Amino acid sequence: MTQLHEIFTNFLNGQRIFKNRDALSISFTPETILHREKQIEELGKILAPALIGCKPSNVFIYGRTGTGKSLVSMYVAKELMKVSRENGSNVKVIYVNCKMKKVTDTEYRILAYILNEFGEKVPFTGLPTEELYKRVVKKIDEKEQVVILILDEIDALVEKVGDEILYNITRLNQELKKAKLSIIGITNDLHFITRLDPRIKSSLSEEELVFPPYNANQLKDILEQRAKIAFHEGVVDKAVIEKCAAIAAQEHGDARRALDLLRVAGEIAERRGDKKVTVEHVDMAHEKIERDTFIETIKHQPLHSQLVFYSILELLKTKKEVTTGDVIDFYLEVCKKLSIKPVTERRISDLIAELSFFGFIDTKVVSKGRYGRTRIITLRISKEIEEKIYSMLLEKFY
DNA sequence: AGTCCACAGGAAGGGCAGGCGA
DNA sequence: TCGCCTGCCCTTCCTGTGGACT
Repeated sequence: MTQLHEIFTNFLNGQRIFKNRDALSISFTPETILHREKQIEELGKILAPALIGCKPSNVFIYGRTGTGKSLVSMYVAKELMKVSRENGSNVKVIYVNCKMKKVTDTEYRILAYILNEFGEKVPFTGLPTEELYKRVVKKIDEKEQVVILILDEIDALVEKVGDEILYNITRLNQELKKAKLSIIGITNDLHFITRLDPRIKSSLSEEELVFPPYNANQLKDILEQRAKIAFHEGVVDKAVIEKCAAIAAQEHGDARRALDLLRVAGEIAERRGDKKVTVEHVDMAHEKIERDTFIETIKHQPLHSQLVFYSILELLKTKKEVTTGDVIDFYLEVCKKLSIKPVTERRISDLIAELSFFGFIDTKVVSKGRYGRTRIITLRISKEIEEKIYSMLLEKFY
């Protein structure tokens, strides 16, 4: 009874922390977008011809995650539609995030999604893809209008289904009589465009926009702007914002990361019933986010990767560093005990490299002369994360 | 100077589950 | 429903290599 009472009182106290938590989520569009004035202006200039019924150039936007690409495109698109409605021109914007599993991750699904945006339902499967293209053309060409198709995370789509789809989509324009179609492609893979077929490349990237990472000061401004909406007054210290900005700036100026940090810090404060968000909460949030991503990553690794990592953890309990050979021996023992068919040494070598890539371990290739060449493996994660993962794996295997 | 260890890591391809599209 | 395709995990076979030892 008293326990529940405490939970509820803490919650009510917590209410004094967040005013509007959504302001810290990625889908939130603030009234003014900071430090992207140049990009907004450029994109605006590129898309403006749509207002007089001309086809704007296709645009290719790239920049790392959390640099405001989607936010700016959506913002400009919304404003464009608003003005178009005011002056009676016909502009329609369709936003497609190509990474949505089971929704927009194949050619067929994307076309079905676009048709759906036009209010036409098509079966999940069954129709020839060619038929969907025909229907899309028919739908767009129904009236005189300019359709702007935003393909977010376009690299994920091409990775999955090949670049043929982009060729097909850019080609649609030639079949339109009344309407016009422009494409905005967004990617955070900076080398994506160089890998494309030259004919697609030239038609898709008539214009290019680059979104540089935010620096610590810019992140600070963004956080301050959002914090004002998200938190009650006086709840968040300046130092808190600065810390979030500094951490995110170190990690490639990712604004999403910065906002996540601030949100989680606020949630921790809320849950503990504290009245203010402090720098300690940010530290805890940083730790929590890191821990969660590490644990999620290892959970989704294949069985043998987990076994290899378990072997490394077990060996490092008694040694400061281990070599590939040590890991292989221990791993084989574990497999024998659990009656699991082991993978080859070659495969283990790759698994170790993967674990290093994910940031679980550090590896260094060293030569021991007569005693061969090997990788020296040390742990990169904190003691706390190590314990969590260790007990998780232990529970799984025994 | 040459040898040789204990691997690193590239290339090619097998096999299987599950998804896709007609 | 069913054949085909894809992605993932893995194997096989292989060449490369830094430096202690002879």
